[in-house]
Amino acid sequence: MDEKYFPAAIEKKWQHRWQESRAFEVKADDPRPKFYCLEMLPYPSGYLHMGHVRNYSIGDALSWYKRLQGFNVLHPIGWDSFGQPAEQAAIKRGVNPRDWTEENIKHMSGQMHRLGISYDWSREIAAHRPEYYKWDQWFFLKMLERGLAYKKTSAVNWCPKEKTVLSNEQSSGGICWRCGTAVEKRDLEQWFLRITDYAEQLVNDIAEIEATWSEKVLKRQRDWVGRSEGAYIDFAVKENDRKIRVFTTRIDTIYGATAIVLAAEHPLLSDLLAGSALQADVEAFAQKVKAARAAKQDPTVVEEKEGLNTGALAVNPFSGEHVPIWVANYVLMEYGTGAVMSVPAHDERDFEFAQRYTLPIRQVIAPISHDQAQVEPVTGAMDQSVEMHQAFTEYGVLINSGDWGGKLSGAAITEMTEEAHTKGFGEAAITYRIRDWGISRQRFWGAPIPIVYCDECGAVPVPMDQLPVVLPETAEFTGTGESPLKSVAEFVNTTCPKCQRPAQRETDTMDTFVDSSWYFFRYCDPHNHDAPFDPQLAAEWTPVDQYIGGDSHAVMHLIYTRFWTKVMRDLGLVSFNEPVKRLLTQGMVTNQVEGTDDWKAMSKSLGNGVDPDEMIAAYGADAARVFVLFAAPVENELRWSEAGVEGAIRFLRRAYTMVWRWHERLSNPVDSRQTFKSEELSQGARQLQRKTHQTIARITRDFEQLHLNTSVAQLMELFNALMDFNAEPATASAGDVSTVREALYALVIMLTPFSPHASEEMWEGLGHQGGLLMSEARWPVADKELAQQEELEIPVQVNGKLRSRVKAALDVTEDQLRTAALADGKVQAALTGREIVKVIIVPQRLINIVVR
RNA sequence: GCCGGAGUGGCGAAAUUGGUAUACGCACUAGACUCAAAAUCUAGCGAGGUCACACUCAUGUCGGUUCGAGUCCGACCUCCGGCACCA
Repeated sequence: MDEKYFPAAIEKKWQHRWQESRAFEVKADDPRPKFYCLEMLPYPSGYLHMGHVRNYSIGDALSWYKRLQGFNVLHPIGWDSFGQPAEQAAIKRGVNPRDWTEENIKHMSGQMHRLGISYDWSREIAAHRPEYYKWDQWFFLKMLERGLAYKKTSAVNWCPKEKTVLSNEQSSGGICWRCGTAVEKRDLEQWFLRITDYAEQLVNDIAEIEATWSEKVLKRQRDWVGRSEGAYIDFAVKENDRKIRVFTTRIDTIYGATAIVLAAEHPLLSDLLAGSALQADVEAFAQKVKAARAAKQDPTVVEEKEGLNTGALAVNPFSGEHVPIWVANYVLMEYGTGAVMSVPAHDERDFEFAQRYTLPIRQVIAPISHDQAQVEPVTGAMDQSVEMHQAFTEYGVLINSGDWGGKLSGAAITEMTEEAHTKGFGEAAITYRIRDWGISRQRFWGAPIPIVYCDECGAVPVPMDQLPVVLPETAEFTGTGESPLKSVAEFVNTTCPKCQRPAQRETDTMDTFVDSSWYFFRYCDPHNHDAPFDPQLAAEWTPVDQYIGGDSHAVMHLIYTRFWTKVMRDLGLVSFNEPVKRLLTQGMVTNQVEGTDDWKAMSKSLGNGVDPDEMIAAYGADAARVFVLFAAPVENELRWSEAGVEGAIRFLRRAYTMVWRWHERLSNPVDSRQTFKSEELSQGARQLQRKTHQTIARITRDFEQLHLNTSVAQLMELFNALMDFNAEPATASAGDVSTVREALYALVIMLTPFSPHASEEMWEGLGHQGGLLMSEARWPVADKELAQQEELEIPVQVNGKLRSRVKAALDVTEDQLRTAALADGKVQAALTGREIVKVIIVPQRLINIVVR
């Protein structure tokens, strides 16, 4: 140990030692309890940014905490290394995506080492290496076998800038998740995964993680799955044997249906119109709607409702009434059945549509008055259209609804659905907003989809024993929107696995979210050649105990990985429903944009980025990490402050100096290991001892909740208490030395999750050999009695206002307290001329004297 | 528009979940050291008030419950996120 704190030297020294001793490599066959701490794997863009630093600092703090508590901690890292930027680099600068990616990985793992993150590097994985993506292909074939993967032509989301397809999740809000460009619709043949088969489970299993995932994330997942309970109802088409099935959540409003409205793409449309004079008009209209939708620029704009009467009529199965069939732009083919019953009186959209085309608006639900739960008086001839200024969309009581009149909405919904079922014109139904996951990408830099197209046999899966289908070394990167693989003849041309005749390979590659859907299972068994992972090994480590990442993946990655886990469960690979026990979505790291008052996420274009390497060079990794964890609660936005980092290094330096002052005395074997009863200690020592144990208790509690900022604050307080104690190493009594030892040990060990290098150095300075993990360093345990105050200071209030404080022994009785409080001078002053109504005593806490 | 989350010093924040509001840090001010500055150390630091106390006011606003409210309830205001005609 040197006299001065030189982070650069200390950090290098310990990073080297950790690497040499393989300090963070773990095995599953270890008697200690296991803990799996996982951070979202990064895309190897080339450089770590502060968001990464924050992410890994949080995960590393928790890993060290658990490790020091005696857990066998799996803390792995890998690379989400397929994807767009590598291909862009190839298109723009002609570099090979593989070389570019490997370079970036090399640089970024260097940065991670310089940050001193305690990863088990023996388990490192990278998605772009064949030994990894072989298993993406294996999973795809398994899903194909089970009917969970299929191919279809459909209108897919197309990003015109990136020139590729996007999944629904990736084009949420109508904009590309990567570049923010408005997406278009294109008809393409694509491979899909049947995530909709798991829609129900994706909602129901939320119950298992409700307590440990943030409400923010769960809400977005629920919304994304979009479960909706209602009923299908068949409306017969008049003078035609066809039926139109609609989905509704409000069957209780069916007597108010004044039209049936179809989506422009509805398959029945051409049938309905066959031979009709309107056929050409309606088809032109449908084309116009589709074109408008495809070309839509601003996805947030809701277009004005437009429609056209087809001239055909449908029969309301409840009332027998004939209603016109319309086509309109506001009905979506993708949701429900692509047809709705239009109830203008009780649906805002139908109301707007009816107003525009002067369709009748018929009220069939009346509000319930709140005090009496009774129907408000309905006057006049309600079976006629009445004047309404807006739709009444709440539940109420049925009116103008034949025999159903007078029923409450809730009961009517149940009973009318039953009736529809009994009579055979409908049934209860649940629909979902979530769509199947389109995974085909017109890209080179991804896992090839293992399919061969044969003129004779059609789409043939590549046999398992021929995996992996390996990407060629390179291709021609033109950026045209077609997969570059199409131009690689050696790749495309193959033979049919079934009939051995010449055939062509699928040239689309998989969405990179496939790679990240199961990667953390691979960490459990990263070198397995025969399977994605050994289920036994996975069972040892998974589910993940704590997952940490940004909330930008609240829908995409986290819903895919939940789906993938359920599929793996059905394949017999795992035995649970949910892959992640606890999820933390960390806040953004922001910095002030120069010349403004705005704090925005760090970015190159805004010029407010901070380079982690520069911070490490200037202050050391430890100080940077302490600042990042101290400055804000983990889930809050973190505002970057160089002054804050300086504060962090100041604290580390002071702690280091304190250890330096004591290290000789504490390494001295003469008075090492002596223990004292607290009554043998000086008053100052007793105070320090109390602070030590209070701090241990509070930090331990805080760590369980990941309240890392307050943990650092507690450590600073403990340090301040050591300063206040102010004993001289040369002259201190054995009791004082023993107390200081306990406090310093606690300080150094509890500082480890935040500044591991400095802690290692200080721990060694205190006379321990072999590093924290090899010596007897253990997370300290608080002694409740030692943490207990000897004397209480009880605040005294008069009418809820603080007037004084009285000292009292721990075992003081209520009577004694009351007497002491009433005898207090300040209290008496506040009581003069008043009458005491009562005295409230909260044991150990407070006295409140109520006066009049 | 609908749905979530949040409003506490100059700033980041804390408050044992209804019981001493502002811990810890940043910034700032003064002092020590220095020829001087930086660094370091010491002290101060919500507002008003006072020589100093006392005292009064203060957790977005207004009201309520309670002996007691940053915390619970109601209404409103502001900011930040998410969703986009989902029948």
